[in-house]
Amino acid sequence: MKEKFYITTAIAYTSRKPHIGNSYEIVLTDAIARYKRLQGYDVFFLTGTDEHGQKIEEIAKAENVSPKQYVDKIAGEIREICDLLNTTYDRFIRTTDEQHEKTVQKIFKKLYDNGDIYKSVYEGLYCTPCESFWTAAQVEDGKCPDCGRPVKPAQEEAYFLKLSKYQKQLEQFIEDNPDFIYPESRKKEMINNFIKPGLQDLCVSRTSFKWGIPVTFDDNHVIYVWIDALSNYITAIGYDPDGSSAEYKKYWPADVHIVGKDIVRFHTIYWPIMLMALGEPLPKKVFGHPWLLFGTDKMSKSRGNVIYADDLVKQFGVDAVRYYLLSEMPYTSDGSIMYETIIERFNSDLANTLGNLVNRTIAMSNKYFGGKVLAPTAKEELDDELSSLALETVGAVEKLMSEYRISDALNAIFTLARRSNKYIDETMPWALAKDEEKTERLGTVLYNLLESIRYLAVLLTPFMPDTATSIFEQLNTDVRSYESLSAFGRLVAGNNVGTATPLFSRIDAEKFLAELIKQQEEEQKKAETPKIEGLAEIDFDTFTKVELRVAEIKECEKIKKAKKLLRLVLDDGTGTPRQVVSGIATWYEPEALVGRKIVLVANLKPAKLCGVESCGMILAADCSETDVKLIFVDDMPNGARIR
RNA sequence: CGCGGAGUGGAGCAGUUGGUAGCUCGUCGGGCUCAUAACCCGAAGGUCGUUGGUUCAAGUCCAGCCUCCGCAACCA
Repeated sequence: MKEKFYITTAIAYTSRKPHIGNSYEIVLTDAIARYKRLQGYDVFFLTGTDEHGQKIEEIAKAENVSPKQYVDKIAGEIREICDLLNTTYDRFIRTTDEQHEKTVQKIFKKLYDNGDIYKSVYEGLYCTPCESFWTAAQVEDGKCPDCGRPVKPAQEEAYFLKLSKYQKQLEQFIEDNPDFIYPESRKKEMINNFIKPGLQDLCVSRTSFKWGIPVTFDDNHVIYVWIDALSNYITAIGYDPDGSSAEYKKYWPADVHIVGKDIVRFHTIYWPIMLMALGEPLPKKVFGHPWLLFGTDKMSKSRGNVIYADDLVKQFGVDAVRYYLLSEMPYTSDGSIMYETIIERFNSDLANTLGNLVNRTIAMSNKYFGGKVLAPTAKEELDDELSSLALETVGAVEKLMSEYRISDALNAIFTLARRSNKYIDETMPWALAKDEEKTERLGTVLYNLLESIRYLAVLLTPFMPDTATSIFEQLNTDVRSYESLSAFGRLVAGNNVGTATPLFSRIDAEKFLAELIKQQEEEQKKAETPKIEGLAEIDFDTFTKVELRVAEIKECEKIKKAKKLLRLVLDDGTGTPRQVVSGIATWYEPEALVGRKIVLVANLKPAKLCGVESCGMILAADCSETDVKLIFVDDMPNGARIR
């Protein structure tokens, strides 16, 4: 019987359309899933969407649709992208699926009945206007960090999961299963930062919003994200506290959860404890992968540097995008995505090394033998180097893939392609072709090349499935299995190869980038008039309550430990120096500000920032997302009222 | 001293348990012509952030320092 392999991605949050960085995870997971299938495993590959929560409730409200309508739309987009990227998930779970919701309710009830979830009160400092709770550490001087208004101690009823009860058991598990948290560096982080200091019981319900799965036995509460989202891994395959499905029994526990590095904590602490409490086995591995950045900046919509998977696929094709995502991402640190490097890798790896190898080999077969594949009857010592590397590559890829070193595995495969190109130069088929006595040798050389290319195609199947298929078609072979890599020489002689068709056409970088810039400019023109969302109207009296005055900056320095803050001492005309803190350190050097005059909001309530008191604020304009400029009024007298 | 990560030829990265510094791209020179101005060979280029320590021997271990990046705190 085939060995099972259950692999999952994290479920994607349906707050907005995912960019290419978000899509990386599913491509990575798909590559592993496909590789395992190729090796003969009985693979189950799960992905899906996380659709509840306050944030979605708010966005939906702002867009004037129901939360369900909103998540239907986004979940659809996410699924489309998964399909566009040619990923082979076996199930796509949504946390709004009826089956999931029902099971989560049962799980919650079971944990409650077992005493692992208990009702208590969440105690904190509450800011009524903001409707938010704050911890004592967040609150300075009894004022809300958000609005500066006073907070008061308050309590909110909530359900808690007893993490503390399972602390020892979790520590033991991590110790007994050194491979559980991957990579190693994350493991240390988890143990030192979260487990060792002692686990706090986790608040697992909310009453502050409604868009969630209701607690069956307590109407006011909805189940918070932890239990709702994490359970998807078991509800999707039929876990049920009252008796699980055969599928569940077959596939659980998961062999690996692929997750972003930011949610490793939830998957290595909360999730195992939930499972312990349910009495279910724990997943074998949690793999935290790094992020994909645009250039050096984090991708974000507000910075306008978002790249979407569908655009890239249109420009480069699915397999090129898959190749780029999988090969560019280093193992531990974050990877970067830039059009320049995408084109560079496209041309040098895909078009030149691989594409050209296939093209020239098929072309020669057609040219010299009318496409017929000859049996390798005239071997020479030189050939062993090629064949042994082909065999070694299979093992190397296997080892690297078992450690999820995807980019290294791809590199190993391309090393074989490079070696094959070299083999052509070493054997010089065009020279052999001129000598009739060497026809047999020529046939052998071409056979070795075709066989080496077949190795490449089989090995590339999990990463670039369409490309692999295209190569197989050009080779005109059905020998495509993983087992067929056990010996060099399985390609059947006597057949005819197909016609040579370029796999990837080289991209003219300059032309491409010029075109891209043109497009971006056009798009910017369209969005030239950014919609300015005005605030609610106020009456004149309200405005006159704001006291604006000219003030001169007498002293200015950076505040230690605060990246963005400057401490200013102002002369506001009253004769008493006034201290103000402003978040402009990114744009102004302290020395450059001394002596300048600015507009001061003089009657703003004092507040503390990073422990430094600020009495008022100074006016500045947000010129763009990333640029802020102060308003200088250097020729005005200190203290002058501005109206 | 808030937590953590990183500093290796022009760029992006490998360097497991300490023993002559590698890979891909780029640059320059050469070769070949089957092929997608592709392919192959060769060369230049690094005192492995810095200082000190352990050692016969350190990119690799230890300590201090500098710089950068995440997170936390934080644009009043």
